[in-house]
Amino acid sequence: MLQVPFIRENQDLVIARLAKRNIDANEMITEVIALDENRRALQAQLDNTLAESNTLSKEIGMLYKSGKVDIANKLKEKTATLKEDSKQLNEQLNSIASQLEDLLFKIPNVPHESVPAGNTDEDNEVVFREGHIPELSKNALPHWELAKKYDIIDFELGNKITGAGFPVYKEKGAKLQRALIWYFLDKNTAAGYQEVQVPHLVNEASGFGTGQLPDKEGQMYHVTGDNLYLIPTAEVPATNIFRDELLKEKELPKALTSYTPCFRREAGSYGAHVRGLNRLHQFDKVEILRVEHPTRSYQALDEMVAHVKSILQELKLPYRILRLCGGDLGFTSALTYDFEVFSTAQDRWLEISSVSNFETFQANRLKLRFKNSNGKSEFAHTLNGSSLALPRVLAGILENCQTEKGIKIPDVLVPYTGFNFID
RNA sequence: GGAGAGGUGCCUGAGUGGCCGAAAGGACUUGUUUGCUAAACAAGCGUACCCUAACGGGUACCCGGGGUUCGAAUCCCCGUCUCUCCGCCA
Repeated sequence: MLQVPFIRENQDLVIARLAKRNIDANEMITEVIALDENRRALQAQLDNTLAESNTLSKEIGMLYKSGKVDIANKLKEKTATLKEDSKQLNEQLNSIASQLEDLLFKIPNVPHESVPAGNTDEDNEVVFREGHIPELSKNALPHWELAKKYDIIDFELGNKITGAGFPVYKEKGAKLQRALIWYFLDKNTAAGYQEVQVPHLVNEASGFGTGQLPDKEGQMYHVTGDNLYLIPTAEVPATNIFRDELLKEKELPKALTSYTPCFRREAGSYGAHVRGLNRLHQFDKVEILRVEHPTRSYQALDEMVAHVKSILQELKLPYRILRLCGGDLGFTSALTYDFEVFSTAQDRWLEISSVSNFETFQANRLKLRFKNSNGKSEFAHTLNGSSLALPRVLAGILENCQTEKGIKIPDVLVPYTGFNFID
């Protein structure tokens, strides 16, 4: 959620930047400002009315004590009018405030100046590319065939137990996945991220805090019996650790890492692009997350990007980094870098990480603040990224590391798997 | 699932209708002092919104929402969350 004072003072900039998302925000911004002015006027009126009523009440109390009941009773008549007035003002104020809020919920974050304008993923900007794309033999298989060949992931079994998009990992498939999680967590911990285990179900307030609610409940599984939501990413519970916090400046930055399963309904297409591990309803992910001082958050974003790079370098997977264009940018993000690994057998890039700076957009919803050196409270910046999403890394390893003899496990993982080959 | 208790500021915790934005202690900040660590003493110390150039002032907030009352942290109703005991269970 954008901050109203910021909108007020940077009207043109907000509109120009939102245009990068192909949004004409002119009307909305004008309305925000009008509603806000209205709100403030009503607030002032209400405050004055209440102030008067408070003064009278005190007088009445004194009069009763000194036995001057007649005068007190007369004053009471006045308070009745004030009460009626304040009730009306309050209703108006609430109505305006909720209109303003509803409108603010609909406005996405203001893109960073470096965000390219654009509509679709074709307009994303490739900013970095590294790693060797192997030349595979004619017999090379896509990962779902390999999974079957080596019997390490069983999609049909998942269909039986739950439904499409819930695979069963078996034997070396399960072990490789566990190895990856362990390796990622070690790597993140070594880089200063504190490991946390968080709930996999969250309440409404948490879903709201990170921006999934109220508008995007469709992407989450809803446990209606208890009104809880299965998390679509660790970002939700982990960021909400800081909801309603007023930190000290020196407590910043906070850096966390968390492994969780992620649940996404993503009702949508079926077919080649979502085959195998490409898109699942349940998958594992290790997340990194930071709460930063506003002056440092873009440096932090760079550090997070560098960190994810180092993981992919160690895994020796071919990957590229994209700066997302306005049209592809998530609702809550100001700047996002996507990491994609090349899926050789499918001949396409698969997103495996998304690293974003949300600036104060989430913090405003979360009421996540810190006290600055002037003693004023200020919203902190939140950032997060995947390090990494497991299934597509797995797909990348299976496809890129396939040989005649089997799948060669990246060296860095061997201490974790205990085996070199899946065969 | 059954029964009960309770949600007060960063924390502990007092407060049962006006003198309460809220005692006291701790934590924290600043200052004084003692050779350091530390202790003692003194002062300060909630959040949000509104008005003001500023000094300052106003309003709201004691889990949330409604009600009673001239006046509510305090009384009433609904919701919600937490805790304890019993049952069940990893």
